[in-house]
Amino acid sequence: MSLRLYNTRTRSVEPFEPHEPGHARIYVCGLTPSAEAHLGHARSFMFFDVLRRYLTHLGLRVTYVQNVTDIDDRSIAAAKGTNTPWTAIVEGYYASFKRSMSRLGVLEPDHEPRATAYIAEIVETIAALVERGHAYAVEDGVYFAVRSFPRYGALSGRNVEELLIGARIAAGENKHDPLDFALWKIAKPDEPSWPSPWGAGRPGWHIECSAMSHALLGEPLDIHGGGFDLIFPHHENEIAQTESLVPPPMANVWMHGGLLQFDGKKMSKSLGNFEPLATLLDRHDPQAIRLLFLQAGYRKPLNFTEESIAGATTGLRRLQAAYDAFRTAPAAGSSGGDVESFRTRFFGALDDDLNTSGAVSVLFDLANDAAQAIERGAGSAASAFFHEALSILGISPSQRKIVEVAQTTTRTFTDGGESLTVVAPGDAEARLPADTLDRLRAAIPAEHLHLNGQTKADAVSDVVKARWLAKRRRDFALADAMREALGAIGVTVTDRKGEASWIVGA
RNA sequence: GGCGACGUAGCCAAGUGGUAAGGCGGAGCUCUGCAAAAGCUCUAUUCCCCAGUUCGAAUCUGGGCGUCGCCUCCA
Repeated sequence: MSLRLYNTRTRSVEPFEPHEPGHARIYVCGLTPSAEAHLGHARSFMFFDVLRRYLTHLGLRVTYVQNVTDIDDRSIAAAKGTNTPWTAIVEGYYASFKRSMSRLGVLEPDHEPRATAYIAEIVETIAALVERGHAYAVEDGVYFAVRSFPRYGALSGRNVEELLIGARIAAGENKHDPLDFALWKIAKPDEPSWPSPWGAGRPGWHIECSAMSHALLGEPLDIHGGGFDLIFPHHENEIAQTESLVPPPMANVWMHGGLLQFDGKKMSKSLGNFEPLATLLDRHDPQAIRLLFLQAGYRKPLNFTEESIAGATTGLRRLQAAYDAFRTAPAAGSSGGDVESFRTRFFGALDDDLNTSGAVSVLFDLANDAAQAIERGAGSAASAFFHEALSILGISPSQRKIVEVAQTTTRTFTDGGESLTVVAPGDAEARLPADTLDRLRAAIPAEHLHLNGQTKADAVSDVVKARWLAKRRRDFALADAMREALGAIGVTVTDRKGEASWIVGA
């Protein structure tokens, strides 16, 4: 296999070889739905989506597990003081997250295990750790004894002595060592709980991943992934738990996606400084967000700004236009040879630790060469390549177009044997200003204004039709005046042969 | 304080020893009455600074400056 991936565990790029030939087993740390998902989550899961798609493209069977930590301190805190049960809060946020992932074209995981559905496995794992002397039960719960695991800190490059500085035991915790972390937390009154040999309680953060990855995939995992911020302590603790029970390594390759910044600032749950993903996706084309993320290296931090998403939106349109041109190119000619060099570069980039930025640049190169490629008869070869490449990247150029078409209304006018189709946005009526009719009447001479439609949107289409007639008379001064009048109420008109479309806004 | 990442054009960004991908923006031209779209062309003698290694460095080494992240919940 020619794919090479960066491995956090070894800090180097290595050839990827699945433990079980032909089958890649991936575990990615998913969401803790105690708040709305944000764009940083989107970046992370979108990257692993591309990884999945590429491994599949390479002919591997991929089993992709992405857990849901559906019980933790935050979700309990979120429910406190409300009449809503914590489960409803968690499921609400998770459903919202799933909707957003779907809009972003992220494939569904093969398994999305919830921690609360694996309490038995979690308890069993903790019991085994206690039995082997890696964990101990005290009054408030069960803790993992970090000192019992000599390799602690290997993944994140820390050592126990340094970690000790600044570490402290919080009030109410009875752990023996400040570095120890909770495997099981005994429930306080009114807290959700499950029975266990140590008392009713809930799992600590980290243990659910050890238990569920073991149950669903076993060790070693081929790839264990998550965001950069999970390296410590989450993944370090997972390793300590799992490798205290099974032979190392827990995972052959550890992959971590770079964090997203929003207008130069870090996003985090504690700061609460982010726009929910769901509303952000209303303002921006999910496909453009995908392209934006793919144009940067997955391991590097990326700063999201209005300017950068605007640029990606424009770039996406160009890729779409090129793909459309290839698809509709005459089938004649079979010169697909020169597309091969683009293919080679594209897959070479992906093989190099998923260099999607380099891969995307190849598509732009081919798009820039579209006119000539079609002339050389390479249109269908280029179309096939584009289709293949875009599906690996998870970009579906046709998707938006279909949505747009579904949301438009058309009216056709005929005059002297010629016809004009006026394409208008489906939501135009609501978006047009209230005084649309008055302003059109004021701006356009009455003899040219025949408003037959019943609605504001119909009236605009009537003006577009009148403008078409004026153009055919070569009365450009009038035609331009009409476009100006439309512009004044926020309508932009675009002429094509036999068709004119208008939208509200730019 | 400890650990780590990064610093490439107006903005975003790839490239980690062989002479600066790509996107956005900008400029000019072609084509359309104009506009939009499309097409053509141009847009970093240079990669934070200084020193060094080398025939050769954005890429390696050392020093400096700056930005950010982790060390506490986080994708």
